[in-house]
Amino acid sequence: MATAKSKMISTARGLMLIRGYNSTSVDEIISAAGVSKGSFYHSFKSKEELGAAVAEEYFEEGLAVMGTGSYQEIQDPLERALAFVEHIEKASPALWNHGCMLGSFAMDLSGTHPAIAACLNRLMDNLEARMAPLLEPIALACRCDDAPSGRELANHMMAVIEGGIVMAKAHGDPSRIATAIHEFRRYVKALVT
Amino acid sequence: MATAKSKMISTARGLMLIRGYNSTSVDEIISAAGVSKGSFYHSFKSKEELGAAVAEEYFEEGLAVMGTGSYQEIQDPLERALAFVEHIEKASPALWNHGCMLGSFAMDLSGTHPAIAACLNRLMDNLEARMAPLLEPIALACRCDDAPSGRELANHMMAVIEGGIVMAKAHGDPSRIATAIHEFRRYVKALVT
DNA sequence: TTGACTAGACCGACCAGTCGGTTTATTTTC
DNA sequence: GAAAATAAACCGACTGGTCGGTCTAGTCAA
Repeated sequence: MATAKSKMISTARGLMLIRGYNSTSVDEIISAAGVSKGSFYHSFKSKEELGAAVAEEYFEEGLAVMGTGSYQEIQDPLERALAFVEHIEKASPALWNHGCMLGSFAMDLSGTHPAIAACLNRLMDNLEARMAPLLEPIALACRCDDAPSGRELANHMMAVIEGGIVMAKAHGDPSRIATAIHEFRRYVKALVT
Repeated sequence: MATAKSKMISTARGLMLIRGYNSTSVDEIISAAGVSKGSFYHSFKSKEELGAAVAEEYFEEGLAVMGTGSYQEIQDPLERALAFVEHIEKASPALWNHGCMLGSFAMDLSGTHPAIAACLNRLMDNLEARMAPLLEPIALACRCDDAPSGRELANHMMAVIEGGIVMAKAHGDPSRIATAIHEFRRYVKALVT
């Protein structure tokens, strides 16, 4: 179903991922999507409402990629957890070559666009909650005192990814994202040995 | 020496740290600094040139804070390295309560403002090179194979901080920065035990 | 015929940057 | 050492253009 609304959302997603929210104008979006301004403001009450919809769609697609990896077939929970992190490291260039929409929106809009800020908060929490059980076996295998929880590991992994994206942009070198995740992998390996 | 130029730079630094580069207008800056538009474009050939100057000043101030901590008095290199990370964790709310200018600029401008992008690349490399020898003792004390270098630890610590800032903005909770650094501290402690 | 949807001209706020001109400080000349 | 000349700093109205959003006029399916 390529309705005008869904077309605007996916077009905006593509443009905003590369140029960011503020630098992507409504005119640009409707022109690329081949619809009119009236159509836009019939479907969305504001650019911000479109932004929230874009974040949602981006999140759903991210979930799909996260859930499709050979790591899932591994029986041993600890091995599966480690393979998951490796899977994300390998997939990172494709996933975040142009940055992460959620992180980019958070940096640019959390202080000025409350509706999008609330949306991001919810999506990030959701993602963290989904990753936590996957990483939990690492936390359980850690024998040191002051061991992190699965939830904390999930939260930190997300922080490392977002940080890797920032470093990638600062250096103009996308491989920095995989470097950051690789270092996270060193961390969890150190925890379980 | 409170020349008009230095006044504009520090005023812009304060405004841009909170609202970001793109959302801080030249009119806003000159109005807050109490100077005229003509004066602005006499001192800077463009807003971008001011942006680069702001990044430089922010970097210098960051260096100063990084270099003033009781960790420096510790004799044992490994203990000093660990105390340094703890020092940064403790100082993180004050340092990055409103975000990190370098990270914010990197996210927003690296693709569109080449002069600022080059400036960020240089400043980030500089910071990494200064932190690396401080963290080197941790790398040396690590007995596991595939041990990180001091430089890699420095790079990762910066990534973790920037990632913590993104998470803090996404959740509207500044304490997430300290949480991220705390997790990095768990990592280096795991490396040296 | 009614209501969802589309079209695109139009609006006012805003923005980076320009330009002609004034004021202030420094140097040169007699 | 005063006047003249030069240079640098500073001023703010103005310009051309962009942006998010509105409004009126239609189209089309039920």
